[in-house]
Amino acid sequence: MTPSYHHGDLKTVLLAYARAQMENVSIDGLSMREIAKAVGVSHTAAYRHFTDKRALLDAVAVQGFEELRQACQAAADDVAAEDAADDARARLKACGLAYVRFALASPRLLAHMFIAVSDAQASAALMSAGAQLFEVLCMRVAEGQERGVFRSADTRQLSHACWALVHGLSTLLGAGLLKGDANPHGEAMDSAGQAIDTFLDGLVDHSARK
Amino acid sequence: MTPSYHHGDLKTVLLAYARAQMENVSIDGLSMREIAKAVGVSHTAAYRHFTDKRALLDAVAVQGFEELRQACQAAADDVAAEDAADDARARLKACGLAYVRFALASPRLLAHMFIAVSDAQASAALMSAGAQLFEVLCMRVAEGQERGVFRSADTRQLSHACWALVHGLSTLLGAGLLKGDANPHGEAMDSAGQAIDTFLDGLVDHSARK
DNA sequence: TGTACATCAGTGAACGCGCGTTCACTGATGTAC
DNA sequence: TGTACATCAGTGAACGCGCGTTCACTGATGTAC
Repeated sequence: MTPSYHHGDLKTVLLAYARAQMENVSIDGLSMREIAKAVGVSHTAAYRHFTDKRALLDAVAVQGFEELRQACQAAADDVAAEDAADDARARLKACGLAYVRFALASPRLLAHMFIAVSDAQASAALMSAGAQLFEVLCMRVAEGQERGVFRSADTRQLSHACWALVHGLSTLLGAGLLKGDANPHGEAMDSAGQAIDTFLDGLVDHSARK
Repeated sequence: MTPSYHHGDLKTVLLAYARAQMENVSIDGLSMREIAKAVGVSHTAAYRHFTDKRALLDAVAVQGFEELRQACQAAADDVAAEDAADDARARLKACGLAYVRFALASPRLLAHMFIAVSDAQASAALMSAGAQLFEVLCMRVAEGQERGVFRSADTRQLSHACWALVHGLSTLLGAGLLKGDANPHGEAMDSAGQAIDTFLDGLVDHSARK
């Protein structure tokens, strides 16, 4: 792609820069003019691809949700699917850890995603991207229930609890708020793993225990 | 306090308006000029009480942390302190529910508080306010461990997990993301209660179980 | 109690700035014949 | 293959705006004697 009047890939490049800048600096202070300038294009060119600033920021959020969903899905799929009873548990845990990993890598993007999706007038695409993420978690919980590993309460209710734990861990770890104790640095994932295990101990079907 | 040249209580009023406006509208789009205007004062008067915009926003956050801490403390204290074994559990749960209640009443304030405190150059007052909130949770967990109700893992580590769950519930419920399923409206607190119970089932000392 | 004066808490004009968005435009690209 | 033309993806000047902050100021308050 030779440098030319027509950029050819501007939309992708704008999104990539917006995401990077949001992560490296801050969500506020990210302006259409700055993005365009950094990308080497006139400050109105972006309007050829996004109706307004909100559309661009929403697109970044949608992309984030999609990426996070894939990471969670892939992490769960990577856990060998033998018939061992604890398999479903391991898959759910892997899923949660992937979520936390994403948050540690991109804390501000995660924050932006949830601010965007919780806006009263969020776009359908955004809502759907968020819902699909939740579905991945939900399916893992359902799987565990089917195999009799998890208690048989309402699946979505249990999934909400899982999501909350993992999202809370992600937010707090991503914000650096769980440091300084037994967790000086780099041990964030370990800490998250322990928290998830504690929670999963509560999720198991106690009636089925020996 | 008669209306006069000297307002007498301007600092308090500025903070109150900033908090209300943040909650009702949004954190961005909250300007020093707007706050001053709404309070009926020249747009530079606020600088008599806050060195800059950041100082004002930080003060709002500190106030929020303080209020949340008191709510959690009070909720735990309200649970009768008999010697029943499950008392510590009930107190921790009450504490968590108070946190969620605060989040449902003031979701944007909560979001602002955590954005502010996780800033790399957050003020000492802010960091301390956040830390004190965590201590309230921590003490409940420690209490449960002393009484042999909770497992005896590292107290702060377990407290982190509690905080994460409750904070995640608060964020997701506050953002309205857990609606539309078995949770049409108004049942947010019930949902949070169930999630906390599930988690607490994992927190109990299984070795001590009969 | 009365007066002089320091301090405090406001005012309002002015600064410079970057922002989102519009508009008429122009150069590049692709397509129909 | 060559040409005419529609469409597409950029440009850059211009718009109006609200922002945070500064400054020299003034009116109100409190205190010492």
